[in-house]
Amino acid sequence: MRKVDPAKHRARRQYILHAAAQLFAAKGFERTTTAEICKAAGMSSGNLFHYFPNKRAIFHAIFEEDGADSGESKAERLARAQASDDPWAALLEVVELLTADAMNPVAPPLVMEAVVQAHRDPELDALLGRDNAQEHTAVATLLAKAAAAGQIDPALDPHDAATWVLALIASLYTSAATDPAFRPAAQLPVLRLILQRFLKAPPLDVHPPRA
Amino acid sequence: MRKVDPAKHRARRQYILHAAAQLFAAKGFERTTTAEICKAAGMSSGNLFHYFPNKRAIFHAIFEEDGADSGESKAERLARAQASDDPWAALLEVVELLTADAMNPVAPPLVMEAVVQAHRDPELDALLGRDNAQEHTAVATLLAKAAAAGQIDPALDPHDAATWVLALIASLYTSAATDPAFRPAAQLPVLRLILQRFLKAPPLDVHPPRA
DNA sequence: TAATAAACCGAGTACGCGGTCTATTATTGC
DNA sequence: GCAATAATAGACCGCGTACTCGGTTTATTA
Repeated sequence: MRKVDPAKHRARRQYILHAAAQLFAAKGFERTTTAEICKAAGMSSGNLFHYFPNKRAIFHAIFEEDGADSGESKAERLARAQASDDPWAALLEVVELLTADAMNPVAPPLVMEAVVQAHRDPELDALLGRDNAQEHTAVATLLAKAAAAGQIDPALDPHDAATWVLALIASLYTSAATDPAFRPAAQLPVLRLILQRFLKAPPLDVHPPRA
Repeated sequence: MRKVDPAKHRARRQYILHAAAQLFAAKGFERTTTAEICKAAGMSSGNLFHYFPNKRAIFHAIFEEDGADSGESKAERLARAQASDDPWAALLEVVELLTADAMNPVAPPLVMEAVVQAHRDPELDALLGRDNAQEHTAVATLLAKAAAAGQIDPALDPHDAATWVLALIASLYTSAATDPAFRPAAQLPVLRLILQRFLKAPPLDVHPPRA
């Protein structure tokens, strides 16, 4: 008899996913052929489909891993942040957590492709939707707590504000994917500035002096 | 002899583009077949390719029209805004101009698809890049003028700030395309609020009172 | 009204693609 | 070392697709 070594199996899958992710990021899902994935992974088509049932499953698998290895998972970190007693500081940590991937050059185009694909792929849509809902509730509860603690403008609707906080974070990815001159790392301080001014704005007169 | 009537020809092209745009928005470029476009436009494939050399040209043509009819073109309105002597008001008008399309349900997914396609389509990339550069310079010059007029925070770099203003506007499209609960029209005031607080922030202490 | 070309049709085609099948080799347990 | 099975290979296939081509109809104009 021979038994499958799960570690070896997973490692091989990861290797394929790594190769496929580059291609999907560069060329998109439909225009990346399974033959190209085979070549990039250095294997035959027979072997590729030994590890994944079909092309779409390869794409899904890229987004299924939550960083289960390498310490805390994203979900865990989000949950822990929500329990913090300094909501504003926790919010900044969440922002850092969610913006970290933007520095990886393949992530922005890959994320955009996923969003577009999710339109006609209910399974992927559910997958991304779950992630997004998690992030949204985390940010929204933090905003509510921060408002209660007097750390941010209490007039803001936590739900809407959370939507825009996440939208701003998403802009980091879309801008990076769209504009080659856009350097996410360099723009992070601007993002934080916008968030601070948006959320912490005191209830002052909004009209500055005219010239 | 028979001569081609340019008006008829253009109208027929527009009709095809309208039908194709719906499909491209709903299913994306690659997953929309020319046969589907034919059916939606009520014509044969032979006739479809009488009006467009290939499928990609159809997609391009959707974004090539600047609203040349129906009054002022977008480029003209942008240019006129830049010359305004009330930069802040002009900026708000530009925001309105650039956000108007977001209310059209097909525009957000279509724009996203175009951005993704532009990655591997240099021609489309150049087309969208031109548009974006126009918008960017318009916003950047307005920001510079507004700063000089004391209407906004003069410490902001006009280039970076313009990038983020456009990113926020783009968020309206991406959010609308991603989140079915997101209603662009309802979120426009929030967008304006963020812009106002971001740009007009007075040089005050950023830390509100702690609880 | 005849000539001419645009507008239109739809069967046909070539080809690239995702996925399968059979065969061979490596690796494990007994 | 002998099953038994995982891992790998690569030729193969059927389908869907963008696009073509020969032909017919419709409109314009001289």
